[in-house]
Amino acid sequence: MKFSSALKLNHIFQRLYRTNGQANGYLVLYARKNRTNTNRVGITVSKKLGHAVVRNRVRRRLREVYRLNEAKFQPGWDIVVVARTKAVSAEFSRLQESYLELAQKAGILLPEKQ
RNA sequence: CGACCAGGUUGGACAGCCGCGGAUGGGCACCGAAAGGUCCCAGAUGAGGAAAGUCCGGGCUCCACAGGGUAAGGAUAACGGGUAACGCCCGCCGGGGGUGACCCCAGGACAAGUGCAACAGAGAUAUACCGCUAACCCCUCACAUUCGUGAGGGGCAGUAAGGAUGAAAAGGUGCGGUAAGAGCGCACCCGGCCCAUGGAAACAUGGGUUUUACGAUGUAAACUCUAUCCGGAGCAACACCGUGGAGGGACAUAUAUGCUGACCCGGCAGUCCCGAGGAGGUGGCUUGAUCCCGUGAGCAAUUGCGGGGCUAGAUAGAUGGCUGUUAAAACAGAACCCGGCUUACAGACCAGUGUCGCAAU
RNA sequence: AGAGGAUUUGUGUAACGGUAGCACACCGGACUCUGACUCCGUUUGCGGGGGUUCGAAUCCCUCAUCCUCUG
Repeated sequence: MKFSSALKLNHIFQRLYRTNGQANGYLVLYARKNRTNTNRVGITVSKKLGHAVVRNRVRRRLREVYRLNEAKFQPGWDIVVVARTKAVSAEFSRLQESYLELAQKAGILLPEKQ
């Protein structure tokens, strides 16, 4: 990961939750500019989704989606992704699709090269 | 062959690409006086039998008491052993269940005291409703008509055998006994108590139970009593470092400067030192009542001795994604560490001088 | 990580170890031309499993779910 790190501070999470997120059936995505030229990505998987093994799998898959598609993102954003219940049983490709769709809506992707 | 019973081991594999934590080693690129830090490269190795629930027991750390006792509160409960300890484990006894292998049991004391036992039933821990009954007293009737005899009713008494009940009715069965009855007496049985034998003990077996009265329902997962044990909190414990800001002290104190203010008065602003400490960081953090093999002791749990191994230490929390082959593939993710218990769980494998049934020999 | 509490009908809540009530809702009936209000009546329940007891919503153990608190 070239220009990204994990978002760990609770107060930044709180700040992002107050912004308007993008959502679909699987995920909710919050994004906000920070002042650096790196991205900080946080993942929220609540206890409602299941026990620890299920939550870990969802979290690892979401991290993997970002890792594989990092090149498509603009730098300089704080991003928080919240998993919803349907994300537990979703296929990896569906997860990736909806992640990118939300990122597109939030306008944090690089313009596609023609 | 079928149906079971009890125990143990294991808990997907292989290949390719991309990726994560990381002991350690290297590059000496950058910062620094140094210690060290940042970056890059390589990289041993990297979740469980339950890591879970947090139900018990310890270690460790801090606080309290630093001696002993009592009370309160809590826990445990046949007996013997194991263990660091336990509410755990092993063995054994007693009780219950099963044709059996075998399984289950909080399994001390209601004969210290107190409470409770609905409904039903005469009566629930003591009673007398119905009943049964000799003597005595009274009344009525019949016979006789001198005493009286018989029947019925009532009173005064005796009794608890029988009686719709109930989980439970003052040991059970039989014989005697009596007006009727009753452990009132006898025989046998059950339980209690005493003695003997066996056993380490719980306990088992056998015998006795004379005299005034050995026979006292159940319930303590009701209060209670007896015996034994327990100080409290938890790694977010605790120790160390700690920018800024704030506190205290010392120095400086000028008609100066800046800010506040229209202006004056007034207030604030400097440097150094000090001990607490929020954010954050570092340690605690993994070699331990450890695991494996052999051998001795023991019925076993367990343990003595010898040899060998090191097998996660993260800190929003590392094991993932995709593809292929095989496969029906479960429950499930360490967070200070151990010993247990409980709960969840697909499949595979191992062994049983195991049990029952059927068939054959 | 640790601590405390709760679970009773569709909802909210009671009940010394012995018939599980109450209010609202639902349904049926009465009243009304119809509906509402009112009145009468019915239905529906102790989170799951095991134990103690003659008998358990209640006592004990265990599991599940939910809520709250400490940091």
